[in-house]
Amino acid sequence: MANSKLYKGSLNTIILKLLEEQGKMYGYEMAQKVKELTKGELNITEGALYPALHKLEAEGLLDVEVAKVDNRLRKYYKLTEQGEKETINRLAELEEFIRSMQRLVNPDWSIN
Amino acid sequence: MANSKLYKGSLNTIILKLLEEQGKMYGYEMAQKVKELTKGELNITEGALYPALHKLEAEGLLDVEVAKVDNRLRKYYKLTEQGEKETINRLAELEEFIRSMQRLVNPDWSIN
DNA sequence: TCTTATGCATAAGAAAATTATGTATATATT
DNA sequence: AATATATACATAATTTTCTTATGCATAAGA
Repeated sequence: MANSKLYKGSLNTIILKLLEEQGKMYGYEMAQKVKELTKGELNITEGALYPALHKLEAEGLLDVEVAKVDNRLRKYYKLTEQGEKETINRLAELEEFIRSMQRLVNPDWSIN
Repeated sequence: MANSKLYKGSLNTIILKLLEEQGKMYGYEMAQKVKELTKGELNITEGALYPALHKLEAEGLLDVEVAKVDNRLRKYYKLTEQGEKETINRLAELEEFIRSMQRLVNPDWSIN
């Protein structure tokens, strides 16, 4: 994972974004989804993912619902009302951040 | 600074990129330049900047040259040969990272 | 049967920032 | 003249956020 250092700080926003578009997901599923969407570029480790989910839950941004599928545990997360509002803010910040990075790194790219 | 958490990990690459295009710069100047280029979005703190410069120097990616201007100290940094090579690699990684983030956050943006 | 995949969790350690200081000179403001 | 702000560096203490390592448990595939 060449980019491992770079995505520091964006994990929470990634989680929120996934839940915004998917409705509800469980942790393992999120990691798979990110790997798929980024063609293996971003690999969310479990040691980062689960604590992040717990923290977002503690902050009141996520709700949990435990399910049992094939005799295995799954914890489905979804956005709370507050979580939906926060997601909008954090996505805006992340997009602005991405634009800033583009301006720094490749000014002639695109003017988004 | 709304994005403060997000740029973690990219500071080193930003420094290298600045030196690649500007030739030589001193620390304070870099911080000003980044603020200007990002329209105040990214604020590099001195507590992050100076240790990062020292580390890049220790790694052999930067050379220093001390100057005195208006009776004030300045430390001009420039890329070493090794630094130039590393810069190319790290910029490629950062650009790939930005694309990944775009795919995650805003799939319909641009296909760079 | 043994490995891989699924699915969660947490502790120890490392990396990379922020925040808070500190030093010193120059310029602008009151 | 005094004070605040800008310039220019530096570092220590702390915090945030990861990685790595470990652990438990079930299902599926080789």
